[in-house]
Amino acid sequence: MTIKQLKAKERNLESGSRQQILDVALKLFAHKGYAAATVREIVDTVGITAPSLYYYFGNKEGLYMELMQTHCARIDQALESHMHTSSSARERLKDLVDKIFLHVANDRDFFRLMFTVYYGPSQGAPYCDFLSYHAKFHAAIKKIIEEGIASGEFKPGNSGYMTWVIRGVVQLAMEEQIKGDRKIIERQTLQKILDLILDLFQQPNGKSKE
Amino acid sequence: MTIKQLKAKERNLESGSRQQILDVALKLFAHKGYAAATVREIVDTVGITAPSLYYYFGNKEGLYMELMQTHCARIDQALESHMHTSSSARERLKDLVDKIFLHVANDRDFFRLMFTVYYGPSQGAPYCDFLSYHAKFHAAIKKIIEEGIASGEFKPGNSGYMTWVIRGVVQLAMEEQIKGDRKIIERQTLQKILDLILDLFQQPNGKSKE
DNA sequence: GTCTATAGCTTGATAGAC
DNA sequence: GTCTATCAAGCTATAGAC
Repeated sequence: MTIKQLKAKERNLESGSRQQILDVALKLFAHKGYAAATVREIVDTVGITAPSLYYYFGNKEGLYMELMQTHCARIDQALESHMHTSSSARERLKDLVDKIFLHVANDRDFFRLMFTVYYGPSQGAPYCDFLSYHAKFHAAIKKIIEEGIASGEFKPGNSGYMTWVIRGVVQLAMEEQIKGDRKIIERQTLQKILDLILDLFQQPNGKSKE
Repeated sequence: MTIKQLKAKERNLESGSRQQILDVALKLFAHKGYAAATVREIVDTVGITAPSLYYYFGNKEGLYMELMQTHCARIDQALESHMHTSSSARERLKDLVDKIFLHVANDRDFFRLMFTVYYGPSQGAPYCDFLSYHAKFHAAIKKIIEEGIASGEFKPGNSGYMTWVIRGVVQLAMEEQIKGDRKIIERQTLQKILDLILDLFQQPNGKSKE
């Protein structure tokens, strides 16, 4: 116990306690859930005591909320700056999906937490509006598909259904990424599956791949 | 409190306490998570006291495990008896998906629990092998697709990728079903999206729908 | 089988010294 | 800012009467 705390104390010199609490809390919330991740375990892992945590964040909810706000802001950033190329609908779709996929891969613990809070039981965690991010992503895909149909790049069809097809494989890829035991669908595989779908959506007279 | 318990006691006459504990526990585990659903809340909701629960199930883990075993056995049943028609690959695929979808719709709380334990943090819940069910379902879809390709019903292609596409929309449909605020993808919608995908997989000379 | 009563522990949170 | 020491409340679980 004392040895562990000494080692942790050394690390404290590198980055501030405040940031370390955030890092450790995210990992524990993501892997054990909001209810099962205890304040004690968080502070023990960091190598500090409980009052420090309460000094910075007020209470457990405050810590959780700050984590949510920080990482949600990053998603907003990623989703808003997603279209600066005026290339084909196919390329824009693949770019958007790739960007989101990389974002999830680089912030696995947060997305793990987000997914389980969104789809799963609240566990007493404070409410957080994740629905809007799902909606934004869904709408962005649908818009590109509709533009692709309008320009004649894709065959005419129910753009709503086509959107679900795309979102389905992206969702699976994200979830497998989040589960993390082993990445079954990785970046290139997702792109290849996307190519397969888009080949099927494409007008017969269009070029097949690039 | 006393009024509530009296009302609950009346209900106890209809079905045994043991079954009522199982019903209530499933609902609470699914909506609050294993850690956040307390023994107290379970027994209070049923209208009994804690020792009765421990009499039947030993401890909280025992209650959880019995729930898992019962409902997992039903999945096995549903997955094993899924192909008695020797119709087209398209029809077999649609049948399989429809059967699973109905199964999820009829046992929403269990699947909600299953999904969140599988994809999310363990919350201290005892381990349960859900991976095998995902694998079985995945393999069943893949097998039908490969048979469809072999018989010439589907275009040749990477059956692995095609399987992910199908599983993607089914996964989304299940998750939207489980979330439950509102069913975005319902039974017929899923079948229509499946038709869209299968139209794309189908050989050009084959019939389009039926 | 079901209860009352309670043990024994862990939780989130705080008062007050330094 | 960070600690020691501690609290009240909540948790799982049990002993023992009926």
